[in-house]
Amino acid sequence: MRADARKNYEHLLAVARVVVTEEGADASLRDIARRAGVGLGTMYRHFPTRETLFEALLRTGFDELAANAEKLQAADSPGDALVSWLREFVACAHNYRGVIDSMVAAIEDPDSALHASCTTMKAAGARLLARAQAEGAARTDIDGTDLYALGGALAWVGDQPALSSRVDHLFTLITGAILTPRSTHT
Amino acid sequence: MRADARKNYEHLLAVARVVVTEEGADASLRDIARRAGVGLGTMYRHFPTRETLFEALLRTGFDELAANAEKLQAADSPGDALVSWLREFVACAHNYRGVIDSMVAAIEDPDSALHASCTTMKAAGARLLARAQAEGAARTDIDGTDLYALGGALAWVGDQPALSSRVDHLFTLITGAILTPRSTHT
DNA sequence: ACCTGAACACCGTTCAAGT
DNA sequence: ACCTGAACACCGTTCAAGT
Repeated sequence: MRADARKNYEHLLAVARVVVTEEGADASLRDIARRAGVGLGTMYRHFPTRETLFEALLRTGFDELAANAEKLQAADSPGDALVSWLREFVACAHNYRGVIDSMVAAIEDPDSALHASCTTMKAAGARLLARAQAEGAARTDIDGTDLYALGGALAWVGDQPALSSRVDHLFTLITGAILTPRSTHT
Repeated sequence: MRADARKNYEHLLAVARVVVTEEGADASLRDIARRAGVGLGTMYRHFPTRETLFEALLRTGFDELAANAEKLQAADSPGDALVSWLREFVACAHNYRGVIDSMVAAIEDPDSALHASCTTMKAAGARLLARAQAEGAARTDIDGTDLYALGGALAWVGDQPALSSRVDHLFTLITGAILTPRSTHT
């Protein structure tokens, strides 16, 4: 990439970080280009798709999440490890209001720029879940897709101004339901 | 209301039902007016706001839900009554993809056309929850807002094509977590 | 009373023309 | 190679003009 192009790319990304934080996932791409002082075509050249932009914005969080999953795979308590990963997943998605929808849709859309990242993340969560299940720490009637759905649902709750104050509380409720082995039911 | 106006209103509503079912909550109002063969101003006269349209679309479901809540208030098992109401709530919201966001935002926005309906619904759910709690059938560390949030989260899951197949399963998981009294924890 | 559609200010996306 | 901005087809919202 040419030096000027790289500079444009970085600047667009920095501006997008601000605008998407403010306006959420349906922020105006035109507005981002404008505020970056760059032609509209440049925006589309670097980020041909809205998902491409999200992927770049979420890149850091995704990588951290993957690295952390690796570490947690060897943690003492597989139950705690699972909960800790899910918390980070929710926080990562909640970073930009509304992106969770794209992160979910990407799972079934191989053409999405988010497909690879999200599939990897889902697999990492599934591995942590499987280990917890193998050690009897998590209920065995759910799989990686259910886990991803629950994390997504919590991120969605966090995105709603009227509900966001409850997200920690409901996180505890839901992880409690995941961790409680079925053998302790009444 | 004049006869011709009433006719336009009914027709717009019928067309909107089709279009919003197809396209979801962010369907084009212009397109609805066009497909109804009506001027754009007529659309705005009858439904000055997107929420006004949603309110009319959801009216029937809301009324049924309210009537059902009344009946369930006297049901034998307050736990089953709560679960049954929540299931109907989720189904009602899931009727039109994406409306759940407006139904949630309306709770804190007195100016929304959905405010009255949604506040009433939330209160009905809260009453059923309170009865279940009083009889020891539901955990006591959640309130009506938490219940509304959980129902909303499930409706959101149902709205995502990649996740909708899990909504029944996750409904069971979540209602299980609501109903399990804390006294049975390990 | 009610309806119409032009007008305005936006948007996403593409692409010929420039450097 | 890369950038620009006009052009196109949309959108929500308002409002003067019609019946």
